[in-house]
Amino acid sequence: MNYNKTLNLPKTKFSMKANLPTREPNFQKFWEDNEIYEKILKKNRDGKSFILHDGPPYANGNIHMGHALNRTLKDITIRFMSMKGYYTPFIPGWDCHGLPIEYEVIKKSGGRVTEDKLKFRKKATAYARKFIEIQKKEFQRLGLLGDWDNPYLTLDPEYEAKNVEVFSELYLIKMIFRDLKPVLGCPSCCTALAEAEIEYADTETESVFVKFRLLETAPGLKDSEEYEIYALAWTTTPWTLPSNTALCFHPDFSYSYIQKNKEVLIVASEFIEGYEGYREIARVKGSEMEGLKFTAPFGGRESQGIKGDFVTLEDGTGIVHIAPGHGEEDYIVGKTYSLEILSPVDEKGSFTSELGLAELEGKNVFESDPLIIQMLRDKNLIFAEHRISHSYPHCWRCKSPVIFRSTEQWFLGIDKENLRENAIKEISQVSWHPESAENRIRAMVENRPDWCLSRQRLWGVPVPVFHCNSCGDFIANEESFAKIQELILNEGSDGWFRREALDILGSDFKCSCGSSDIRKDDNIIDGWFDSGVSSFAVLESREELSWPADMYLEGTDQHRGWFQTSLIPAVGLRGKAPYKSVLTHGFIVDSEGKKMSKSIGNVISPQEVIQKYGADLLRLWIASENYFRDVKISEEILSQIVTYYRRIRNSIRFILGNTRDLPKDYITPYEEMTPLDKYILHKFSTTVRDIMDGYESYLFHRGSRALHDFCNIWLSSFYFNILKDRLYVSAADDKARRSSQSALRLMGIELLKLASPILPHTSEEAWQVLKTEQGLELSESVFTSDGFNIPEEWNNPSIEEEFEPLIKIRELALKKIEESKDAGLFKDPLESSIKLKLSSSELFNYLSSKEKELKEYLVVSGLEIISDESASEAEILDSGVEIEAVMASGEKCARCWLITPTDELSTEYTDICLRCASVVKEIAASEK
RNA sequence: GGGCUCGUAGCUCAGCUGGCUAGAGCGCACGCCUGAUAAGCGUGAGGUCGGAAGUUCAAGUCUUCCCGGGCCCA
Repeated sequence: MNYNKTLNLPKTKFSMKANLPTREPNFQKFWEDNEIYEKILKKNRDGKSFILHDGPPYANGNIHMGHALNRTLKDITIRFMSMKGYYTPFIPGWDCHGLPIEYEVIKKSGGRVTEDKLKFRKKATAYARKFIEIQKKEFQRLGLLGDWDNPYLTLDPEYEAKNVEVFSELYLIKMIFRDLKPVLGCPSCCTALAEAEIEYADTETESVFVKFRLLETAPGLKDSEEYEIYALAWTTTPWTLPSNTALCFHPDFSYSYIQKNKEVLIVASEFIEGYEGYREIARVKGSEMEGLKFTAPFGGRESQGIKGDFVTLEDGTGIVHIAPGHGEEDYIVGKTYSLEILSPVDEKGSFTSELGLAELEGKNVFESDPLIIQMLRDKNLIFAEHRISHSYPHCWRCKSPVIFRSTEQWFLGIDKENLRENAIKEISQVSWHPESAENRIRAMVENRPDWCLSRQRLWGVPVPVFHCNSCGDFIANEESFAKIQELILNEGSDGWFRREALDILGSDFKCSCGSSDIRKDDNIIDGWFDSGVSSFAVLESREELSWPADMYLEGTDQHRGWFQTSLIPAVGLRGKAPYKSVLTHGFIVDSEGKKMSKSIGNVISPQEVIQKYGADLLRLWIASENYFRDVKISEEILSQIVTYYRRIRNSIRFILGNTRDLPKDYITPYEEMTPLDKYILHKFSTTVRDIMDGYESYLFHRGSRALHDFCNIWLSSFYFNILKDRLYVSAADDKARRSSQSALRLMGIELLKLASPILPHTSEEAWQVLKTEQGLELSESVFTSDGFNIPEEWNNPSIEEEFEPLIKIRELALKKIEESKDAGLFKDPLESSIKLKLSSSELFNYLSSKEKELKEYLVVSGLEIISDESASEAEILDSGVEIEAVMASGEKCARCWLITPTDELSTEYTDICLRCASVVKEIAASEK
């Protein structure tokens, strides 16, 4: 006879197959339609707040795995905090201005920028907005919580006005100023270029070894006054020689004096072999050269000896000619020595009158190279010359060689008003995760140069300063700033480009010199400043938020970027860091640890993972990785996550399927529960602690691991396995069965809440099934529940102690069963009978008192416990234990499948045991 | 080249202040079950802890160097 119908088999519509890719959008729609985000905030309105301020991604392109990682980590964090009762508004943002978009727009219009500025900016706006929409959809598909209808955009007029406000405040306290700085420019396009617009190409140029006469006594050289001493420097850009102000030596290299007749040359000792006819007469360290005076080749100036680590021995002489107006490195080293910045070159690349050399004035710099060399020959300052081919920067658009030219730029002075010092102090107040992040950013802030804020570009917020064409003064005061802010608030930053200066200032405006010949500054503000002011534009401006943020959470690259660019203005204006804590994560790499790149072909996009596996799977992957280091992804890793997911899902499914018939208001009181249920609740409570610890220390991989391992080890292979007999075979309202069902339901509800930050869709799905299938009176969504609720009594060390020997016996028995099965004593472990021989009477007494439970926990048909002093095979609690597993004797009960001694078989129903018979009889009676 | 950082079984991770034959889960192999079934259970085999040297009675854990990644600079 088939007794299937008399069993309580699990049943639920929470399917084994998740089908996440197609079903997740339904839950996302559920959250959106029912305003779950708003309801979560409402629920926690009176709780402590936790403000995670979103670092705005750049509105360009589709989201990649790095975005998915970052946003998912943020989402897990705020979902967990909200579950704990924190008020967690989250405002997503986008960074909309800047070169990459400008670049794309220029490319699309065929590389031309001659068109109307406003028209151009309109295209840039449209471009940014298009990608904001695309990325928004992609982010939402990840299941991210937040105010997606009201994100912050750096191109919003309010935001732009705030940008100008912050600039003006920093200006008024004199942190922002104007100074010279070399900038790459294209002489043929007459425009400044950013690093991204440079292409390197080989060109042939004249390279020369130039002699710089030493004007004083040579250190370390006897009778130095008897010689004409020259330092020898090598350059491939002779046109920069007129702007020379220094010669740079490496402090640790040794330099030789090499002599031929009256002439002595200084070159790095490494190179002296190459100078035929010269012999070395002395040698000194490069550091000795610091402060020496040489004659600059042009303009009757002096050139100073300085030291720098960037000098190499790759080519040249080991002595570098320094023109601070014509090179980034030259500029930086020049700054530290306060060298004069000469730049007698206009934007067309022609020498200006500042040069003081009539024969070169008005001539293009590259065309001047031969002339300059000739002039040096005439002065007998050329030691050698030859044409060489080398890599040189070129304009990406017109392909012509570019030049470094020093120009007036706007700076934020990192050393003004103790800014650097204060920033470093603030860094130590912030809580950094991981801790090493603090070192990193401190070292960077300690060494960073002034922040160059101006860009010679169109797509951004204008530098809000006017210039008087008559007296040359700046017009930048509270009044002018206020007018600009008002303009931008009304018209956006387009207004600045649309209107003339007096249109903004008022037609009767006059400079203090009396002139009304006034123009606008034609720079825009660095895009990093845009996002740097977000703490003011968002945290201080939105009602639901507050300043400073509780947390910034970004990739490790932001130590150089946003963490600094937002720190500096905040410390400057508010004297405090804009964040209380900062969490950084690593980058996505492939299985080899290599970064993803299209050319290697190891890119995995979030879109394809979602399409194939679903967002919850992507999230589980992220939650299983230690993201403080770089995060690996590969098909192998994902397939592992698939099995993790299935295990968790099936555990939930088992719980839902087996609690379905538990009356919705019925819960066995803890003290009446069976020991097994108390034990699993105890295990669960320690797991909960591990999971919570994981979340709270932002080590999500520990939390997700604890969750998975609990489902796997303690639920699936231990508890569920033992429970099947109870749940399926016992009468529906059997006390032990109800006890277990109660434990399952209580744990299930908490499990869903615990898993929800990582697996929002799956948790919501199960939550809804509990409501519809079991009629439980739960909150509308798992996310609007009352938070975690783990009764203190579940933590029960004495039950743990009670179970310790039982668990140990179980482990040993399982091994023995396997051996006996392999030996052919039986096929199915369920058919086995265990014989325990114990040498200690204490253990014998204890286990004997637990015989019935122990048999249940072993999931076998028989158990015999014997006291035997000679038992010694294994040790448990200082007691020898011997275990035997044999085929049980009796008949197999057709209902519970246990082998039953013949005297325990039912006489009424011939094929089942007495226990089953009484259940079957009861069912038959109730059906009548 | 510089600053910071990472490198424990095929994979994901534990290994606290140095101390028993380096752990777990997954995967894999073999077996069981077919009443969680494109599920479930059991057993087992996998590691010279990136490499080398050093400190120590003792090092995956400390020091130095090297190799290989990553981020940011130059």
